[in-house]
Amino acid sequence: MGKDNKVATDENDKVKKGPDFIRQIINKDLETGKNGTRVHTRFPPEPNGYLHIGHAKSICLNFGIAEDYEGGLYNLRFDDTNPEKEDTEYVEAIKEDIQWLGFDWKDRLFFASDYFDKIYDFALELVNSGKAYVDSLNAEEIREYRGTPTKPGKDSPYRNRTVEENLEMLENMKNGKYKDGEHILRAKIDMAHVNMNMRDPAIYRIKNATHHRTGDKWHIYPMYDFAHGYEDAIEGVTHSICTLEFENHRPLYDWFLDNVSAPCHPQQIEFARLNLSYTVMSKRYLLELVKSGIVDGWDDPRMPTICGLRRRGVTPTAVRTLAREIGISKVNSMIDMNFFYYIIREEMNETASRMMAVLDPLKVVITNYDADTTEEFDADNNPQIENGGTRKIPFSREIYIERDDFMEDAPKKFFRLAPGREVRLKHAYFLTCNEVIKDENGEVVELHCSIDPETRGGNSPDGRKVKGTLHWVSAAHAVDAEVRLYDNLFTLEDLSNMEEGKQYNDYLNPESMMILSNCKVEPSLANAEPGAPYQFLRKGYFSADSKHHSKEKPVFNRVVALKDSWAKMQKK
RNA sequence: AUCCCGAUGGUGUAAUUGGUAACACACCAGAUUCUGGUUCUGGCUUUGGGGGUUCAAGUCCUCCUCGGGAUGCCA
Repeated sequence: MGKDNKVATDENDKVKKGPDFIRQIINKDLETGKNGTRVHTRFPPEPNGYLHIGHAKSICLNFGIAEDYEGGLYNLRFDDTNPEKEDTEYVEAIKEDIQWLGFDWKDRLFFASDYFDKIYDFALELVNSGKAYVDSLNAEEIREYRGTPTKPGKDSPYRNRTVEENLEMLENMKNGKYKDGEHILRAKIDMAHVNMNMRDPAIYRIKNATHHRTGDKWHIYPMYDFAHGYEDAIEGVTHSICTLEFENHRPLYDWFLDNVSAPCHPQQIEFARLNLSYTVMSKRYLLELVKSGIVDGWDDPRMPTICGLRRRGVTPTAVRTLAREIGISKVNSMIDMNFFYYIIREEMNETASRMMAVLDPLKVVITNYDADTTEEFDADNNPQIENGGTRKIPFSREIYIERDDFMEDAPKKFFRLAPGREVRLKHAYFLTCNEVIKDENGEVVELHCSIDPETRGGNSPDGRKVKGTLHWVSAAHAVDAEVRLYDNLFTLEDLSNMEEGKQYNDYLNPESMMILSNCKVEPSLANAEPGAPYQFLRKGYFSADSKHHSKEKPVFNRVVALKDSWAKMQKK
């Protein structure tokens, strides 16, 4: 089966996708020798939040490109230019997430704050050449002076300060002689420029704040547009890949590089960020979900954060496969969450150990089976793997089956257990339901069934067939477990498309987490390690929860359900 | 409103860069199966609109329409 797959893949390779538009640019640069033979990228997170799957797309792109080219290099650089928002706590979390994804930046871990001196020198260059000035307008005035997209701005009255005066004031800004917002260093470009970003953008703002790495050394901090190109140039980055919203900033990126003695001029290239249906990617929403307690922290298994996915049981391979399969373009698009689920299933089908786990147990007493007997059956660990091996599973008089595998008034198309009907207990016997026991409320509490001893192992000597095969677990041997079923966090596919007057939390999915605390599972599952993939037969892929699972009290997260064509049929 | 970017099926991405639209998902139908899983077979649907260049246009030009971004001392 796996072999057939390989052949098909090889055939597909002949018609495989061409390089994406960014790799095409790089190929061309390599041909023309623009950067010699170098390909050098970077991922520049701001340490002010946790990484999510959208970042993963960017990481896979940036780092993946460098890996694709011989001699290619990639940097991890923390863009820590705003001390008020950033914290070293995030630095470690981000590093851990990127490592988990399988990338190794080796000795190329950098911090923008390490370049503060060099960046300041670039500012001095601009001041000295008359291309930057200290403005003393306040924030509101600056906004007014900027004009609008249709109306040109006007020059600040401070625009023509002398180089000497600018130099002196900048020095004072740097040394903390002023209060926050009192002055600001601006580039002198063009207050009437059609691109608002070019209307004398801010270079340094005064922030008398303690930086998580430079402490109190600085009282001014560089703006993103001003600093970013220099950070890239200092590191010798060749291709500076960022998301679409920076497209309008590219002229500025280039301007800052062109007007000082930068060591090189990296090329900024923009691509469309990832949107996934039924979830949110914005830092603000994610933070609110955590702070309001709607989710159980950044690593809640419903969160699209890397740590959330990890805790849920999603593998790094699945994330990287997704990043590769969705491609890369400049079109804003929405990836169907089901596509991600498909990728996860495809991988786990190959890797997950099959296990018996009954999530909603219904007791079955096998009336013709001896109460003191226990026998063992061989069960496949993974039928997808040729020599996947088997394990022993115990069988006894009382077992549990899934409650919805029984139906009292079953339609013809229902292939599972019903009064008088025969099914197969996976790996064990054919089973017929003889009697339904109910409580005073009429609820089914127990089934009395009988097995056909001739069908031991799961096949009948007379060749008769059964339509359904059920998973089960021996009551005497089962371990109690908690299982958490997850679904999309939101009921709205595209959260940027909310009805008027509605908030994102009006669309929270009340069934995003269903905790089943009365599950019965195979004994060996108590020893499960978080991250190890399991398939609970006929139910889905699961993984032990890294936060709550213990041998004494097993807790499993559902990564993704199995396809269920019976459920689909019922919906119709 | 002005500027920038974009537009290929239900979704995402391709198309040897001007050579006659493909791959995957989804969906539908059937087969196989000790998981209603997997696998297999078949089906479905596509170049936003108008003009132009050309033997030939998804690709080039032009106008229009629609969508996204830009009016932080955030990144």
